[in-house]
Amino acid sequence: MNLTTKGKYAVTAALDLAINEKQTAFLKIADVAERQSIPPSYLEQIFNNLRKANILSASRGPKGGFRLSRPSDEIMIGEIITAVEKKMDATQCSGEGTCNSGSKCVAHNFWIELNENINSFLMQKSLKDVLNSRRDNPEEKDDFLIATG
Amino acid sequence: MNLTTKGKYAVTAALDLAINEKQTAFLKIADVAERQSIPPSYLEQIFNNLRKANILSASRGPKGGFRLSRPSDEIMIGEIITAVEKKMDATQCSGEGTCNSGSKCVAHNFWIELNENINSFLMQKSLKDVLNSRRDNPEEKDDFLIATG
DNA sequence: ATATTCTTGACAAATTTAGTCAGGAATATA
DNA sequence: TATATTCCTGACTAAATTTGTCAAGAATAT
Repeated sequence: MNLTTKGKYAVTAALDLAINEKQTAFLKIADVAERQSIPPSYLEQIFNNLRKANILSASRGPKGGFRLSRPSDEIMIGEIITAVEKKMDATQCSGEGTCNSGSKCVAHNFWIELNENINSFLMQKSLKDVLNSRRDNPEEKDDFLIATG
Repeated sequence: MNLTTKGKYAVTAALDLAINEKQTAFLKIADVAERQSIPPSYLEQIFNNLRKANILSASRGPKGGFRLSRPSDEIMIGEIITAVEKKMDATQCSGEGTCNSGSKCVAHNFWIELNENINSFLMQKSLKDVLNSRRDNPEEKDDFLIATG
C-alpha cells in the first residue's frame, strides 16, 4: 500500500489541469504549482512521470507547458497514482507468495482482496468524476462563485 | 494511507491466534512469532498495542501468553490495523481541510471517499471471514492436510 | 539571439519504519 | 519462598523511504 504526498500531488495537479484547461493551451508547471501549493521543482518530477505514462502531453519553450493527453473522463485516478508511486500492493511479498518463509502467509489472500478492492475503486474514478462530485457539493463551489459583496 | 509491515504482522499474528486457539489456553509470543516468521521482539510491541485496544487478553508467567479477547467473528481486520498503525487516512491534511494553504485542495473529498471505501472494507471483514475464505481455497489447506505419503 | 519552458539525473535532509535491547513486573509451580 | 517463565515498557538505532533541491541541458516561440 503506497499513497504518499507524491501521488496526492499528482492527482491534485492533474485535477488542476482538468479545471483550467483551455482548448489547446498548455499550462505551466509554475502556475499549477502555485495554485495547488505544490513545490515547483517537485512537480517537475511528477509531471515528467505522468508524461511518460501518456497521461500528460508537454511542450517546451515559451507558451509551453502541460496538458491532459486525453479527455478528463478517460483518465482514471488509479492510472495517475500508478504512474508516480511504486506499485500499490498490500502483500508483504509483492504478490510472490513468499511472505512466510517461502510460502504464503495466512493473510496473503486477504491482502490480495484488499488490493483488488482499492484498485477497482481507483480505476473506476476518472478526473471528471472527481470534479463532478465536487460541483455537487455546495461547500466546494469556490471556483464558480461570483462575489456579491 | 498507512499499511506497513507492522499492521500486516498484526493481522497475521491475530489470525495465528484464531487458528491455534484452544479453549482457554494462552499462546506465547515466541510460538506465534516462529510459526508466522515475525521477529519476536517486534511482536511484543504489536501484541501490546492489540491488548491495549482490547483485541487480545494477556497473562503473565508460566503458561501465560495471549489470546483473542472475543470470538474471531467479532474482531474486524480494520480494528487490528487501527490499533497498531497511525490513523489510516488518505487526505494530506489529516482531514482538516487545510491541504491547499488553509483550504481544502481540489482532491480533498476524493481522498475522504477513498478512506471510506477502504475502511468499510476492512471493518466488514472479521478474522473468521478471512479464515473461512482461506479454507475455501484448496491451495491454502495446508493446515488441514493429513500426510498420505 | 534570446528568453522561456520542459528534461534529466544526481544529490541530500528529514522522516518513518522496522526492528533491538535491557530492566522490570506478575505469576505458576515446586 | 525461590525460581523460571512470560509479558510490559520505553529508549534507542540502523536502514529505508520520502520529499524535496539543484544544475546543466534541450527544445522552441518570437
